[in-house]
Amino acid sequence: MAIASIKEVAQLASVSVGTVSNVLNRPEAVSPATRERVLNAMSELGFVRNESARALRSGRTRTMGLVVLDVTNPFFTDVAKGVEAAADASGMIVTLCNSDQDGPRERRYLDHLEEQRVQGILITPVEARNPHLEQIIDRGTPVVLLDCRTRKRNRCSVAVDDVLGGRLAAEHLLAQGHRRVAFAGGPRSISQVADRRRGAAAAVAEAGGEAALTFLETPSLSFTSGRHAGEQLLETDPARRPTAVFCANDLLALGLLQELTARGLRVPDDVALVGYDDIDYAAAAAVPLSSVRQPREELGKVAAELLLEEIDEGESHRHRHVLFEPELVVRASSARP
Amino acid sequence: MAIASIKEVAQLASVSVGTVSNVLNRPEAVSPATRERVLNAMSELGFVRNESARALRSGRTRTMGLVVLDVTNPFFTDVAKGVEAAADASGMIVTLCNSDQDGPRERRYLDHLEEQRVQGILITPVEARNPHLEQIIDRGTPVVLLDCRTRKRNRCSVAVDDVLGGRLAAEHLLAQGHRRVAFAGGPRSISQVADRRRGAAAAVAEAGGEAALTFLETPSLSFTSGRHAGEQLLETDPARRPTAVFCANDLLALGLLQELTARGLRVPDDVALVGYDDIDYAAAAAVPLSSVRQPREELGKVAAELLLEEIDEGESHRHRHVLFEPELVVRASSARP
DNA sequence: GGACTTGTATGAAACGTTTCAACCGTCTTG
DNA sequence: CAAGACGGTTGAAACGTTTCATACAAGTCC
Repeated sequence: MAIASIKEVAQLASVSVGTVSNVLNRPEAVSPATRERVLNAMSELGFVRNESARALRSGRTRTMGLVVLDVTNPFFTDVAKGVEAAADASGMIVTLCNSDQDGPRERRYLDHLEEQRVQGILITPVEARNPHLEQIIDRGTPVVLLDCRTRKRNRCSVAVDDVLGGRLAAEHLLAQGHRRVAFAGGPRSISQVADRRRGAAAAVAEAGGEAALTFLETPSLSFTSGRHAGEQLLETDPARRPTAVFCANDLLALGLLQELTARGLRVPDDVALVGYDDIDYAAAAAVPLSSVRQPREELGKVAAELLLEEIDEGESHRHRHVLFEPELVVRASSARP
Repeated sequence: MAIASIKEVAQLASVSVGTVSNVLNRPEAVSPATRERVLNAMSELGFVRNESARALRSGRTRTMGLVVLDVTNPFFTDVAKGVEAAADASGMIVTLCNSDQDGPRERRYLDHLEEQRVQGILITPVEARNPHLEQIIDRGTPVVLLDCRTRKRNRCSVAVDDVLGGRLAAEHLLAQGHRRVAFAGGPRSISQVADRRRGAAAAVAEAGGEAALTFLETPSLSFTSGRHAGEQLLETDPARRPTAVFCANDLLALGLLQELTARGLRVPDDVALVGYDDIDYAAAAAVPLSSVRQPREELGKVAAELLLEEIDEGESHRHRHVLFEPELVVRASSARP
């Protein structure tokens, strides 16, 4: 029942184990005749190389770990696709782990990855400060931070410029003639939310005049929160009500959209809307949603390339921080009234 | 730089390597005093167990592989969550692989998993007939088929009853008084599409009388296909036009919904709609969408449990095929006109 | 024909664990 | 007090590879 080992293959092909190993790793160094003999023996026995033994002896694996906050979130799955593409191109395999925003869970996965002796780790950490991750880096495993704005000395990072994203959205709404603009999102503690708001605020401030940005704080970035934000909006005096809302997230924007239309307000005529993330359903909404798109696959690809670079260069590697620019996609929800 | 080994820990704690190993694996078998001494040595040296060596010597890993068709698809990520929950509960780690519907890619991942000597594999195969997978089973790695209706002798499988799902949707529409019902979906070659249609057809046939099911064939299950199906529907003579449409998929239903409302038809008053999959956005649509929900997490959980069972029982294991029942979620889109 | 090279193949020593028979005190029991 | 049981520890042999120094044979060159 047990899978045949290199030894049995060697015996069947009447060569030494060293030769079998050579067929596996440096086929050009063995004569065509014996090579074929060995290959035949392998397929006859159904030989499958034992990666554990290989990793143990050679001291290196062909694996990198990717730890994301939520596999259910299209943002991360797209990032994962980019990572896989880059890893694939250099013969690496990606172990995808889902921390589910849970600290202990993240820790378990990190332990596992380190025990596996992965070549490197890509991670969007649950907490920015993570002593455990620090230890892993100290022990010599390269780590690249994904979508995390804290620029540390001892690791590379890639992220998208959320401040710029906020600015783009707000500038667009201002250009459409809106003066009373709202930013919806929360909680404030999420750095993405804070940054997007900050960018929007800066744009509004620069516009000068009577332009103003109000803040509709929400408890989360969910669809339901969007509906509540809609109710809140409807309660305000129509004369002072914002004519445009920039939402920290598409889900929020979709909830808001539904609440507004259900209550008889028209989008974009009464209220213009811009979301963030450009999820698939943004274009498919009742009123197609304008949104800020992040280069998700590209983000993953570059992160993986940075990691591969570090793995290659070892000690001599100089850490880098790459910041991507988001892009505004204009659709019906923010057309000029 | 290299991570400390058990040997160095043993030296620092002045015990034998055997004792260190015992601390790791059977802590109750070593006296509290030495145990503490070893533990201290470990943390002082930053010891991290080498999983390769462990796996090599002990002959077993603590890993199972999960190969899905598309990590971007919420169906599979929910299934993955269920798998992880079950694996977690018995101390297993899941390696998540994305075949992306690509045969060669799937094969690479399977090779990798087998080389890693995973304890078992959960897979939704790209092709039903897969000789490579067959070989893996023959060599002794347990495999459980996920969401795949072909019941083979040499492996367990779990799936959801699509015929029943189709029947539930159609029976609901018939109960609302509809007689001219349409099924939208395609291509026919997808077994899920064929099964759902079959179930709906059976229900309509049983209803008898003038009840009839027409077929709106679509080239794919996308949002855009839904819009085209809407156009098609609008072109038919209003007197003979179906008053209800059951879509093979929510995305399709959402496209259809948007096209119909854009052209002035009201849902559910003029046309009732039922989708399939109950994706997050179904409830969030302009008109909340009735849909057939599959027990996705449960599917993954049971699949993993079946696999764990087989790993446990070994030769004596009897393969089983579990079929789940889907559930209809009624919302506004199919309310009685 | 001796001294190199070149191309292949070999054998044994690692890699870091787990496992297990053996050992040594100390305690219990009849 | 002898015999056995028990709790704790040890040492060495595996596990299946890779790696490397070595060996051998066949050319090549002066």
